[in-house]
Order: sequence, then C-alpha cells, then structure tokens
Amino acid sequence: MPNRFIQKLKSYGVLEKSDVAALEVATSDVRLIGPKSDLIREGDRPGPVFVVLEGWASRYKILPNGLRQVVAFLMPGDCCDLHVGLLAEMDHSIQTIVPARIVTIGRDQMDGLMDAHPRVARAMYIAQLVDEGIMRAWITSMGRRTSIERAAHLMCELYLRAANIGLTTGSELVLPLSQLLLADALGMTPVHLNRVLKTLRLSGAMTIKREKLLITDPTQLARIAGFDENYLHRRLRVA
Amino acid sequence: MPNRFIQKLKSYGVLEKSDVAALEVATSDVRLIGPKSDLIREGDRPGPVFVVLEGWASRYKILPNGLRQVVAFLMPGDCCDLHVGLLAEMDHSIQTIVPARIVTIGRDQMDGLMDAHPRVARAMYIAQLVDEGIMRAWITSMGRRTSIERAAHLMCELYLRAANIGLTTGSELVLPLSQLLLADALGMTPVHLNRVLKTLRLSGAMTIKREKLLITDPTQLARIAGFDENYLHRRLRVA
DNA sequence: CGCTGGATTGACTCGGATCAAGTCGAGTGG
DNA sequence: CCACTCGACTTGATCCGAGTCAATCCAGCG
Repeated sequence: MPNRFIQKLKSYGVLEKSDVAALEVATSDVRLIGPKSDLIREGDRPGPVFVVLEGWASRYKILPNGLRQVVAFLMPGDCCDLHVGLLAEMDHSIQTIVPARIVTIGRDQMDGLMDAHPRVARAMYIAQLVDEGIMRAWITSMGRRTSIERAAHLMCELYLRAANIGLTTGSELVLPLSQLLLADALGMTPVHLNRVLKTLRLSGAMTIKREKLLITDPTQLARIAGFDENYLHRRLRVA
Repeated sequence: MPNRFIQKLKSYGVLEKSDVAALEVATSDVRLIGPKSDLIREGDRPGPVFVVLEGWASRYKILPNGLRQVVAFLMPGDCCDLHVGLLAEMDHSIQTIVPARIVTIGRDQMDGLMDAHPRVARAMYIAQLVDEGIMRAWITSMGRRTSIERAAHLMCELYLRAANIGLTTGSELVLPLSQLLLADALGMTPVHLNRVLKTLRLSGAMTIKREKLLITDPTQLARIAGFDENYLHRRLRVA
C-alpha cells in the first residue's frame, strides 16, 4: 500500500533515500479509525501531529445555533498543522468521514525529523502554504461565486489534489462525501446542492454517482468554476 | 512609536530582552508606502517576508469575472506567511489600504533570527496558527452566518485583534475601511452592507462613524455575531 | 420484506442582489 | 466665502437565487 504522505511531500520537492526512510519510520505507528469518529474536538488540548494515510476526514466548526461548516477536507497524505501543539485548545474539530488509517507523530519526533531532514521540512512547509491557499480559495468561493460555480470549483480542487497523489483513475475519483457533507462545506442546504449537482450533470460537465466523481468535460467544468489552479502550487520554484 | 509587531509577539509568549533586541534590529529597515499600493500581486514571485508596523493592508483575490474578495485584513503587527519564499508564485495580492510603515526581512535574516531565538520562533508560529484560525472563522462566517451576523462577527474580531496590540481606546477603534472594502471582505454588495450597518446601528450594538468603530453594546454585538473568541487563541498554553 | 438514511422533487418564502436616484462631506479653485 | 466636484454613503423599488417545508423515491441491509 503506497504511503500517500510521502508521495505528496515528494510532489513538493525532491526527497533523498534517507529522507524517505526517516519518513517511513515516523509514519509506522498506524491506527485504524472508524467512520465519523472525532480525532479531536474544538476546545480539546492539541496532542501530537497526525497524518491521514488512507481515508478521508473533515475539519469543521459548529456554530452556537448548531449549524455546521466544514472548513477543509483531508484526503490521504494530508496532515494537520505542524505546530498545533503550541496552542492551548483547538478552534475546530476534525472527524473521519470513512474508515481511515491515521498516523500520529509526537512533537519531539517531528522536531527531530525536520531538523535532520531539511528537504522534508521544506516540503512540509510548502504543504502548509498550499493548505492556506486552499482556505483563501474557499473564502473567495463562498464570498463571490454562485452556488454552481462554487460546487464546480470544489470538484476541480478535489480532483487535482487527488490526482497529485495518484488517487484518480482517468477522469474518475472515488469521493466518499455525502451531499449533506458537501452542502456543509459549500455553505448551502442539501436540497439546493442536490439541484446544483443536477444542473452540473445536465450540463455535461460532471456527475457524481455512487460515491464516484466523474468529470465528463474538464474544460467546461473549469470554465464554469472560473478555476485557476495556481493556488495549489503544483509548479515548483526554480532557483 | 511602539513596535506593534513585537507587542503582538509578546502577547503570544514571554520574550527576553535579547529576543526583543534581535527583533528591533530585524525590523529597523522601515519603508513608507502610500495608500492602495500593491505590496505584491498574484502571480508575482514572492520575495522577503514583510511585516506591517503601522497602517492597514488587505489580502485579496480577483476572480476571472473581475469580482474581488478580500481574504484577510492585516493590521499593525501582522505579517505575511513566514515561508512564502518557498513558493514559485503568489496565489493572491496584498495591498495597503492607508499609508503604511512596512518592514521587509530577508529569508536568511529571518532563518537566523528564528534559529537564535526559539521564543521568537514559537511566537511567530502561534501568530501563524491564529491567522489560520481566522481564515477558518471567515469560511464559517461566509458559509453559515447571515449578513448581519457576519458583519457583527468581523467587527468583534477586528476589535479584539486591535485591543491585543493596544490599538483601541475604550470601546472605540480607528477603522479605516470603506464600506466597499468591507463588502468585498464580507461577500456582499456595498448597498446591502450599508443596510446591515444601519440595522446594527439601530439595534444599539455598534456604530461606524468617520472611520471609527464604536461598540456601544459589546454583549449584544457578540450575541448577534454568535461570537466565540477561542479562535484568536489569546489564552496561552500552560505547561 | 419492511426499515432507514441518503437523494430527489415540488411549492412557496425570503434574504440579498440589482438598478437607479439621491445625499453628504471634504477638498479645490474662482 | 461660495460654487463645483468627486468619492463615499444612503435610500427606495424590484427581481432572483437560495432557503424552507414537505413529500416521495431508492438502495442497501438486517
């Protein structure tokens, strides 16, 4: 089973054998977690850094009135913030969506790894910058895109992120996200999301069927979304 | 003139005299920048890290159709990402709002500073985590709060952030943000924002007059916003 | 075979956008 | 000192995208 975390870091910069070996050691303590289990809850005191090796998770916040907003999706290879351990308490929760393989890396181990392997540290910092770019793109989507554009944009993003770690087959991607979850991520009601997905389906751009996203017309989907992939930073910086 | 950057970092952890001295050296190369000047534009290759010592700036993205979304406000003491230098190009622009005093810190100097002063590094990492928390709060606001709640929430946030660096006087704060800018930050039209501000004014919770935010009823404003300040992480972690 | 949780569809309502006039206040120049 | 201007703020009237409420529909499964 490929280690998506290492695969992802490699996409952000060349890693030597020794780097990969160190990462393999650091990510050997795998735990299996069931679906819909909170890994950590808002208000909890943060513990070790953790990495999703397989499966999907969501970061979310609950408002005082009970509404939920998903603020990020974690797919295989994604991890929480490197320095969460510095905080007194979490400002959001993280929950698995489907059964997942999770690795936790203690603070000392993480510090040691980053000190001894600057190329790894560099790749992790880039990963963090990409995560921030994604948050900015989400803010932009929520504020200034219509619901159709917003849904199309999210699908473009998820597809490219997944493609980056070899999770796609052709123009298809296994996407275990219910319409309720997607609605909470896109800031709309499930009913309206359902109609939006129908419109996108009828337009011929994409379909979601049985937890599979199929992009039938990438150009059109990107056009609908007004998608510019620059924020995913797949182009490496050249010296 | 107080150095808001040092002041802010101090709020995230105790700094020794030597730390402060090093920070003072690092932030001595001040440039004066006029209002509405882009410090860096989307697509540009990032240069040194920069810090806003005085004045306000905004991070923003422009959509293909020309719409603008402000994704963050930078107030005195705020800085851009520590590791921007790793990216090939910016995924958003940063522009001053009013005349500002800006400091730039080269990558090598920054690395040296953080290596030699772990307490400074720690405070900067916390600052970055707070910035991320703010982005998550914005996503949540845009997705699940009504326009009135959203506006109230932003005002609570700006007030607390400003109070943290001694920028407030009583329940008042100098807020040089036009309604157009606020509308682009809150994802609504200027016309609608105007009505929202009127409602908040009539409710007795807050008023904006001549670039000054006056919170007339903090409890009510927080209640309207559904505000929980946990994401600003003003409580320090105790060992 | 019925139960259950997601997906789908319809009818109606409402928040916020759009379009279109104003109004106010700080300069600026005669 | 007052008229002119320009940008930002206000207000009204109307429209439309998305929410709400309420039924189904459907597939997987005990």
